[in-house]
Amino acid sequence: MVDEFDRRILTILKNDCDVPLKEIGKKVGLFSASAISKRINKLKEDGIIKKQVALLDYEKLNFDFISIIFVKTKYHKDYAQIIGNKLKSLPNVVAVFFILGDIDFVILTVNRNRQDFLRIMEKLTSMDEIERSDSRVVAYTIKDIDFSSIEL
Amino acid sequence: MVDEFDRRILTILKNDCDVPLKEIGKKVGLFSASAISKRINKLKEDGIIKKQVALLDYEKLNFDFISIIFVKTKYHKDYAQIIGNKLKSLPNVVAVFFILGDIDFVILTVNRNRQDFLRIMEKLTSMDEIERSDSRVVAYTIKDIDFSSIEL
DNA sequence: GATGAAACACTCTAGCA
DNA sequence: TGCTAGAGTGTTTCATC
Repeated sequence: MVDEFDRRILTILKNDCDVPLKEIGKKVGLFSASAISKRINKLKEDGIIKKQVALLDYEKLNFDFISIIFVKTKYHKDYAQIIGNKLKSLPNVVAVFFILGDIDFVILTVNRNRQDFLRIMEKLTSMDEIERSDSRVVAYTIKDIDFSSIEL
Repeated sequence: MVDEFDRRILTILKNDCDVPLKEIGKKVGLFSASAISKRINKLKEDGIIKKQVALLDYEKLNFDFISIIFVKTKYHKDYAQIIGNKLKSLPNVVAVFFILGDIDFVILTVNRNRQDFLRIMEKLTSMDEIERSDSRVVAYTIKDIDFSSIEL
């Protein structure tokens, strides 16, 4: 379904989706732009390419309150989806993972300031499915979201 | 430096960077494509737009071993940058955050399988600056990396 | 600093071999 | 898949507001 050419195309696009089709062709060894075009559109249809987005420097935009929240819930695994859906619709939430262990959810949030952050915490603490939440301020973003090192 | 128009442009681009300039113009209320073009290029120069990338569905590409690693180091804060640099160059690492509290670093990794994951853990355990690491398998990705809910 | 127009090169894509 | 033709897109320049 996804062959070696597709993988090479994806490797380029996940780092930079503004590369001309012609140039992609050269790099992957498929020299017609139309062939690349058709493959990319197929990958979008199949949902393998989910989106093409601009990654922003949120610190430069004065989002200085990045935090990671660890959530422990009252109920067991079956509630993962239900509680998960509530968590992911909280404001300023970038990612939510359900993990196994003493912590149930890990949430990444990007906030402009403490007030924004407290807005999340207020909603979080009002959810009675939640037993306990630990929120940690990110002191340094050592590596921002970046999939370039992933080898397909 | 970044005005309301820029913020509106960024709001569009962080969700979809493939929107024609003309259409962006209509949406933000700046009706010439050339004005939008100049602003976007300025935002790139300033590093506010870091990259334009394709977001992929890694689960569909059989990356079934997503994990979050909590790292506690032996040394104090000053080592954050040094150890951080080592951590971010580990294979298959998507993000690294230095946080305050009992855990020092949170690492997000995306792996195809257990072997790939163990490759990271091997390198991690061989670093003597690290006191302890807890790795958690992601059971469900409730919300994958997505900045669309962030209000600029 | 924005607009609209014009000109140009570049880019994408549909149809067909 | 490759080729080609036509439509669409981004960028620059200009006069004007």
